[in-house]
Amino acid sequence: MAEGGVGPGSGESLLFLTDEQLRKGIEAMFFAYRGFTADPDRILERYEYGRAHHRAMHFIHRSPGTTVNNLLSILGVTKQSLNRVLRTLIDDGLVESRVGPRDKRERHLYLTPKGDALERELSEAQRGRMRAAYRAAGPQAVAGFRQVLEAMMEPEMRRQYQTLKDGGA
Amino acid sequence: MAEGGVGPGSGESLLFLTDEQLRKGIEAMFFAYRGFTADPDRILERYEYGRAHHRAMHFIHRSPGTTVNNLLSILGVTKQSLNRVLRTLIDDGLVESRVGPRDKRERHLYLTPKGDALERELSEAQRGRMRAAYRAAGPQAVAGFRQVLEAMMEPEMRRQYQTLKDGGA
DNA sequence: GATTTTATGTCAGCCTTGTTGACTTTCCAA
DNA sequence: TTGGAAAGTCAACAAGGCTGACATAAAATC
Repeated sequence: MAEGGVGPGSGESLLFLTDEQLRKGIEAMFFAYRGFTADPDRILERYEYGRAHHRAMHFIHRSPGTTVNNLLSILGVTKQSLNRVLRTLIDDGLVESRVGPRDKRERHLYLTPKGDALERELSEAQRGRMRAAYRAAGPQAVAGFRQVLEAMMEPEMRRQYQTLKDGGA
Repeated sequence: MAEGGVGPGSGESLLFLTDEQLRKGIEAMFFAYRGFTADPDRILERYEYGRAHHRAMHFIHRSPGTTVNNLLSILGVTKQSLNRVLRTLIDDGLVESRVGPRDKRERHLYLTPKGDALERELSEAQRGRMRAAYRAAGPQAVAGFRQVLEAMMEPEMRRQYQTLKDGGA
């Protein structure tokens, strides 16, 4: 298409870069992020966990065996903060921490079957909303969505993100 | 269109709805939101304010004269929580609270020149990143970005969002 | 082998921002 | 006049960030 009406094609009035349009984008991020977290939040409440636990489980699921340090840099929090969350997850039997086979200082993190079950429940809820949004918007919109989000990330986080991206599709 | 180049081809294979793709979308939201808030956060730190203050100022700027109750429903927090934030903003002379002219129970909120200056500083930083992302991704991607975000919102928030959207244009 | 660095964990304390509950004041409207 | 909505306030609490200090084990380096 090339000129569907907007395309990066030709005249390209740059109207999409006005402050008004940018402000709308900002609000869209704000409201959408609320929706994005709403479903997992409701589930977490039942288990007496918070978003921090969800994030930890998500990234342990994504990279089983990841070390504490890895997780720290991905999540961007302090080790004290992460430790509090990790401790409860380990104590509750959702996460297993194994001493590193080569470097015994490291702890490698894994979801237990129980942890995997909760992660799946949370992820399914979140993917449900995502799927509905994707379906409503269509594949082309989704591609644009991903492009803009990626461009919005801090370079370091973009690298983290792309690591998964490459792995996956 | 239909085949801009995004799509997994033509028959619309629905490949964009796989769990892998959805998981990537979820991570994209997570990492992008971090970038989205990073610049204002740095500024806020200097003024000893937090994100909550930014949000309040943003929506007061967007709808000058809005009432406390309006703001509550937009922000989705309790009045006690909002009140704490609002109080510091009022005490610091960034926000003015005027008794409602018709209904004197209501308080109508306005940014003072000082508040407007800070709001502008924060907004400019945030728009800067947004602009860069928009420019990098192009107008078509931006349209898709907005479509997906909108579909992701809770219906009530979508209405709030569209109120502004229509106003602007 | 001694020293330094790295990875992790933990204690203590602080801050922001969210929550509930209780209560008051103001004031519109039935 | 009275009920109830809107707003504000106080108190207490929790989650989840933060810093700083310190302990331990193991790896790496000198």
